[in-house]
Amino acid sequence: MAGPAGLTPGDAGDPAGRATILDVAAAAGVSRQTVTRAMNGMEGISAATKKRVLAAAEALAYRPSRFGRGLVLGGEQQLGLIVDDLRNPYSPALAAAVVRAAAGRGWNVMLADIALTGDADRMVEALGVQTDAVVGYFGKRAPEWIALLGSVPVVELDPSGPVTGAAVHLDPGDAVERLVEHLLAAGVRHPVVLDAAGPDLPSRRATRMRAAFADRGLHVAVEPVAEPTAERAAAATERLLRQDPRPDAVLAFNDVMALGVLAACRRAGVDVPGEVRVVGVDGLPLGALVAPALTTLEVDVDEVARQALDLAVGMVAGRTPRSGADAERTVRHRLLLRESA
Amino acid sequence: MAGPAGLTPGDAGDPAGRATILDVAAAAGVSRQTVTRAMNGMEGISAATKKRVLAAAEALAYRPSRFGRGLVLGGEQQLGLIVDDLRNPYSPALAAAVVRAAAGRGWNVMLADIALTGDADRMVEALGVQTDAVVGYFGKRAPEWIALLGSVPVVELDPSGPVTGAAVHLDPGDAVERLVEHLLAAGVRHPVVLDAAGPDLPSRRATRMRAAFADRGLHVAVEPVAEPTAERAAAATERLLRQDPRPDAVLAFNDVMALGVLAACRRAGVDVPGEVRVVGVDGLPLGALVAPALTTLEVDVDEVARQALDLAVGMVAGRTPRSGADAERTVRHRLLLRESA
DNA sequence: CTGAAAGCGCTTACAG
DNA sequence: CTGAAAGCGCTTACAG
Repeated sequence: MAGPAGLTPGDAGDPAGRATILDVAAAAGVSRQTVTRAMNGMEGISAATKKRVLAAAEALAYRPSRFGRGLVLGGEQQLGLIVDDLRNPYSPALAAAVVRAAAGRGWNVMLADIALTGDADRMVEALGVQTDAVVGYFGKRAPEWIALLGSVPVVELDPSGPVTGAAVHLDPGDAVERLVEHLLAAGVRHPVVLDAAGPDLPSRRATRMRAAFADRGLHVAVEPVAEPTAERAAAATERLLRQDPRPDAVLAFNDVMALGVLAACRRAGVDVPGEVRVVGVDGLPLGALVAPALTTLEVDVDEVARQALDLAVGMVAGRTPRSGADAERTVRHRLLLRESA
Repeated sequence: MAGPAGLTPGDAGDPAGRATILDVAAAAGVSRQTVTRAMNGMEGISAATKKRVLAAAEALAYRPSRFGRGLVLGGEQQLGLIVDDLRNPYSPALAAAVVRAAAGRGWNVMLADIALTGDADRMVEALGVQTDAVVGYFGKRAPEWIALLGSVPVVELDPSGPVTGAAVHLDPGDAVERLVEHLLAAGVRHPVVLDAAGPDLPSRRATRMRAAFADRGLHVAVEPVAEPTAERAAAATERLLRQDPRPDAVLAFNDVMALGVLAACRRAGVDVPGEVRVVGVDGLPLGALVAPALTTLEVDVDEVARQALDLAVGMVAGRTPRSGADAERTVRHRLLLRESA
């Protein structure tokens, strides 16, 4: 009873690997085509045979290989999405937008989180093997990972370094200018940027904010925070509030950090926006829920998703070049003035 | 120049489909093995040949088929994860936990959102084809979708109906009892449960809460909310606050709804917990950030992920039965008393 | 350094 | 109603 056809029914945990269509055929005493018919509910098979085949399949814990089947059937288009940290609500907001945009084009989405995965390299490589295109935040290691992805078309989201291939840029330009003018008109004199510490500090976002103030003759301190979380931002804010002169505006790297700033101000009994004005970036729905409601530079995630998918689909079809001006899009931030500034 | 080998280099958008290894081999004037060597950076190929092959591949926009490759190489294990709405922070919190648990076992995770996807049926089916096991929230349509998934092992999370296969249950039992005792001791007389309207109303969660109060001789009104969002919960709360007698405790279906309740109370000038006590379910980190900090029934998402993966891996390996007592696990809620109640 | 042969697991015509 | 043959696109030995 050796060889692949010698598998005993019920021997599902067989160390030699899982059962194939041939194993089931042998166990049921039929040909492989008959197994296909039974498994896929096709016509041209007697009820008795079908039952016997299904029983054999069950006993062997048989599952058709998605590779064997995909090779014949073609399979759906598959998009890989890389986000940096799912626990920051921005990531799921973006993921939701991408899933929606992808579904509209008949694509499936496979999600990967580089912050949560232990072995990011392996994960990126695995994603490349299983998908037809990859979209996402690669951060500093973009060149490395894009190389790892090999021949898979890649769309970088808000790339921080030089662009390797296709990209969707986030442009805070106009929104930052208008924000700074708003803050100056409100009498802000000692603004601080709470930056997310990364490989390149200050971040492009912080640099952009600083430049906008500098253009109007105001110096801005940039305070790096070890992690872009609410907790870290709150701790940093506690320190800032003890400084002399005390900052009268805190611009956070993102909304989640800004929420931490708000919490710290509340605990310290500091009025927002009366004594300190607080601003975030991302435009999370959550920001409208807190008190005071958060002023922020909103990102149109639906538009980002749409542009990214458009590029990805174009590259897969061979329409869009994989790099160069035609492979780059820009989505502008929008200033959302609410209560906190 | 007809036939698969007759593809002109640069003809990437060929309507007949994408280029195969044979197309590249023909274009470069080599055998298919040589193409494999060039594409995968293997040894035993001259620099000149390699360059020529790579150029041909690029011109044809060639990408190795993941099915062909997977059939030979075996491919990684792939887990499908179904969540109900990524925009509720609970979903990404769970997803993050699952990705983490999966990575530890060398599995990849493919995420699908049944609320965001237009054609949920098609999506569930596609997920089944591409994965080795599926874990997730199926809600009311569980039997239907599990049938659609065919032979893929399925682990239901917090199933609302009768369990079809394997499942991880969430048990609020002890935590609810302790919560209700706490509320009664604090003098609560008119509690309301803000329930998420679903196919089955009241939800099991709401029923559990109501029973705990009933056991202690107190009637609880159950108020259904059309969508389990903060906005809807806030609107419902505005109405509740105008009732006579005014509720002195609001138990929300989840934390996000509880945040909406807090926001509505704040806007109405109603003190929490002084005048109204507010409770959520899920234990989102976010709840610690707002003022007052949210009291909640916490779900240990890491434990849920661990148990679900354990079941999934066991079923794929044929160790764990696909249904029955050995295929069910339970994770208990934990009462997290903070400021809001 | 390069190529001819075999085979991964499945489905789709085609014959009986 | 059932089975023998061919082929999907790739990689892994094996020969030269």
